Amino acid sequence: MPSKGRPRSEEARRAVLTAAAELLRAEGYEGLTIGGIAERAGVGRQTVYRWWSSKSAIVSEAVVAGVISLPLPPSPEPLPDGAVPGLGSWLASFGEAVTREDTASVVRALAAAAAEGGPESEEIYARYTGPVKARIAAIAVAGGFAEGDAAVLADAVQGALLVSALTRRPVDAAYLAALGRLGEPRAARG
Amino acid sequence: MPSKGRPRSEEARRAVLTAAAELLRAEGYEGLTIGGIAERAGVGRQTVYRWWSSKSAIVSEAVVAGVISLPLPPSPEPLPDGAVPGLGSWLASFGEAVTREDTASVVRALAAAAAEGGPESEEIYARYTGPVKARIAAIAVAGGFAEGDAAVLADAVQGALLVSALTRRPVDAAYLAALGRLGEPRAARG
Amino acid sequence: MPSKGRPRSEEARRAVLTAAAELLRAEGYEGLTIGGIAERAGVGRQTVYRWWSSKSAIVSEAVVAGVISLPLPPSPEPLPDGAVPGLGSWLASFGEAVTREDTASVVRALAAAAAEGGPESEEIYARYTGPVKARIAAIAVAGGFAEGDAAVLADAVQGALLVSALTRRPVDAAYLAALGRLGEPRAARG
Amino acid sequence: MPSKGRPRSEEARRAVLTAAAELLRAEGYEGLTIGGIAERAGVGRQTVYRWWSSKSAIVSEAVVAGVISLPLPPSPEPLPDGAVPGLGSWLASFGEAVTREDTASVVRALAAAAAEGGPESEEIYARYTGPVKARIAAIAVAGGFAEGDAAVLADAVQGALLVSALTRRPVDAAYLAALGRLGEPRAARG
DNA sequence: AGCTAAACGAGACGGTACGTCGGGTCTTGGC
DNA sequence: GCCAAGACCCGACGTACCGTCTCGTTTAGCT
Repeated sequence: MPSKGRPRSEEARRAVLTAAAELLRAEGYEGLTIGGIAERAGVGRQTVYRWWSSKSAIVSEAVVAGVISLPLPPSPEPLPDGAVPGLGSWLASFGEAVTREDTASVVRALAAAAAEGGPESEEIYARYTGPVKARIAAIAVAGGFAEGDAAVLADAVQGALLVSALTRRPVDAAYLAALGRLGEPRAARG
Repeated sequence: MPSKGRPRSEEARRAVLTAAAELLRAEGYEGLTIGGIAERAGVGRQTVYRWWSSKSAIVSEAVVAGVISLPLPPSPEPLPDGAVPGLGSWLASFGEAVTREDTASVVRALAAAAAEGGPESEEIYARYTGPVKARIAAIAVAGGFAEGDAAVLADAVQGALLVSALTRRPVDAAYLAALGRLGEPRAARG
Repeated sequence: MPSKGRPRSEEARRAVLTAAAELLRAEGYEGLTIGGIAERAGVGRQTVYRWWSSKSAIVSEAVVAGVISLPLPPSPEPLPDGAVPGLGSWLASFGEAVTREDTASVVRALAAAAAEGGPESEEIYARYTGPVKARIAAIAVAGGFAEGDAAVLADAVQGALLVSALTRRPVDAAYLAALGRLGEPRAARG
Repeated sequence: MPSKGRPRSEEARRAVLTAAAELLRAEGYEGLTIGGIAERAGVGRQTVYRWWSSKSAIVSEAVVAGVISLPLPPSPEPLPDGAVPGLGSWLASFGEAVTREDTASVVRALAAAAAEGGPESEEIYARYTGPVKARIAAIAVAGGFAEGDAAVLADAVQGALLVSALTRRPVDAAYLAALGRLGEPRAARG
C-alpha cells in the first residue's frame, strides 16, 4: 500500500518533537501547550492534532526518538570479560544522568502524564519505564535475585529516583551508592 | 485583635474539602476544577480562592484533615515491649491500604500535583510524603540501617509503591513482602 | 428580583457594539469576527458569547441602539397642516440616507444575516425591516392605497433599495423620484 | 494549443454542480463548503479549486446550467400576435415559481453571496439578476413606461420578491397580482 | 506503441475562526 | 468582613474549513 495523497512530512514531525523538547526544558510540562509547540515548530496546529492525541504522546515519542535526551537503559549488558557489571556501577552512570536537573524535568513530565491515565500512561510504560525496569531487573537476577524480588527491586530503584525528581532533591554519588547497595546479596542468600 | 466582621465559615470549609474528596475520587485530579468544587460544595468560587491558593492545597488539606482517606504513617511506632516492628509488618498494613484502587487514584493525584512544581509540590511533601518517609526511615534505623542508607531505603519503598500506583499495577502480599525484605540487614553488616 | 452577582457591564456592552460598528464599516460583514470584535472592544471573547449568540445579533442590536447609523423610519408622520407628506418626499430623505455607501454596507450585512436564517433573521425583521415597511405602507394607505396593496408597495420600495445596495449601484435623485411615483394613485382609482 | 494532456472531466463537472445543488437545498448557503461539495461529488478538492474560484461561482454556474432549478426569465417574450403579455401574467408564473420554498432557499443563497461582494457579486448579477431585470424592464417598456422608470420598476418587482424570500413569507396569487399592478399605466400617463 | 503532459483522487500542509472551558479577579447585595 | 452569585478578562482547548501543496494514477493526443 504505497499510500495515496501527500505523504506525511518528516520535517514537520521532527520540528514538533524538537519544539516540544525545547519548550519542555524551558517551561516545564505545565506551560507546555499544543499551540505553543505548533507555533515554535512553525507548523499548523491541526498538524499536531492530526498525529498526536495529547501532549504526553508528543513527549513520549520525543523520548523514544531520542529528541529528548533521557538516559535510556544504557545498553543491554556490556559485560567486559564475563563478570556482571552490578547495580552500583550501572546506577553510577544512569542515576547520575537521570537526575540532572534538565532530565529531571522530563521525568516529572512523564510522571504527570502517567498520572493522567489514558493511553499515554501505557505508552510511556511500554516505551520507557518498562524497558528501564527490565534492565534493572536483569542486573538483579544476574546478581542472584529471584525473579519476583528482582522486579520489586527494580521498582524500588526506579521509584527512588522518581521520588527524588518529584521532590526536586539533588542526587549525589553517595545516594546512588546507597541505592546500589539495595541490590547486594543478603545474608540469608549468601 | 481577633476578627471584626463575619467569621470564617467552618461549614464552608468542610463542604469544600468534602466536595474535593468526592470529585477527586470520581474524576481524578485532572477533571478536578475549582469551579466544580465550589459548585458541588454550594459555595462561592471566591470563597475557595480566599482560603486556598491551589487545587493541591485543597487536596493536601483534605488529606491531613482526614477527609480524604489516605493511609498516613499508621502510627508513630506501636512497639509492643521493646522489639522493633520491622518494615515487613508495617508494610503489610500500610502498603495494602495505599494501593487499593481508590487510594491509588489519590496517590496519582498527589504525584501529578508534585510534578507541577510550585508551592503545591512543597506542601504535599511537608504534609504527607515527608512524614511517611520519616516513618519508614525510623523503622530502618531501628533495624540497623545507617541514617543515610535509611533515607534512601525510605525513598525506594515509597517510590516502589508510587510506581505501582502510576503504572496501575495491583500490589499483592508477595510484592509487599519482597519490598519489606529490602529493609533486612545485609551480609556485610551483620 | 434585584439580581445577585456582579451586574452586567454597560461599558462592555457599548464597547462591543461600537467595535462591531467600526469593524463592519472597515471590513464588511464578512471579515467581521467575534474574536476581532472582542479584541477591539477590549473585552473577553466569552463576554461577547455570554450576551450575543451571533454576529448578526450584535449588528442588529447595534442598529437598534443607534450605534450603527442606519436611517430608521424617520418619524411616524409629521404632517404640517393636514396634508399627507407623500412617498416621494419621504424617500427623498430616507432613500438618500439608506443608499450612501457607508449605510449600504450595513444594509448588505443585514441582508446576509437575514439570508442565514435562524433567530437573527426574525430579530432583524422585528427590529428594523418591519418598522420601515410599516412606515412606507402607512404613507401609501394615506395616499389612497388599499391595505394589501400598500404592503406590497412597501415591499417593492424597500426591495428596490435593497437590490441597489446588493448590486452596489449608486442611487440618485431621479431613481428615488421614479420609485416614489410607484406610490402615486392609479388611473383606476382616481 | 488546444490541449495536450488529459482533458477536463465533464463527469466531474456535473458531479460538482449536482452535489452543490443538493447540498444547497439541504443545508443552505451557509453550511455549503467546498470540502463538502467535493466529497459528495466524489471528487478531489483540488479539482474544485482548479475550475471554480468560489462557492458562488459553482452555484451560479449550476443555476445557469439548469442543475439548480431557478426560474430564469421564462422566455424572451412569447407575444402571440402583437399584444404585450403584461407584467401581471408574467409574474403569475415566474413569481409563483420563484417563491416556492425550495427556490426561495436558492434565492437567499444568491443574496448572501451578493452581499459578500467580490467577484461573486458581479457574476451573479451578470448571469442571473441582470437578465431577469432586463426581462421585467422590457415588459414595462412595452407597457408604456419610460426607460428609466422601467428599470426602477424592475428593481422594485424583483426586490419585493427578494424581500419576501429573505423574510420567509409565503407569496400568494393576490400578492403577485398587486405586484403586477405596479406596472399598470398611471393616471398621469394615459 | 511509447511519450508527454495535464487532470484526476487523495490527503497532508500552514492558517484562521470557531465556540467552550477553566483560571483567577472584581463587584454586587445580603447576612 | 465573609458569603453566594455571577460578570469580567484572559488564554488554551479541540474542530471545521480554507486554499495550497505534493503524491501516485489515469487518460488523452502526439510522436
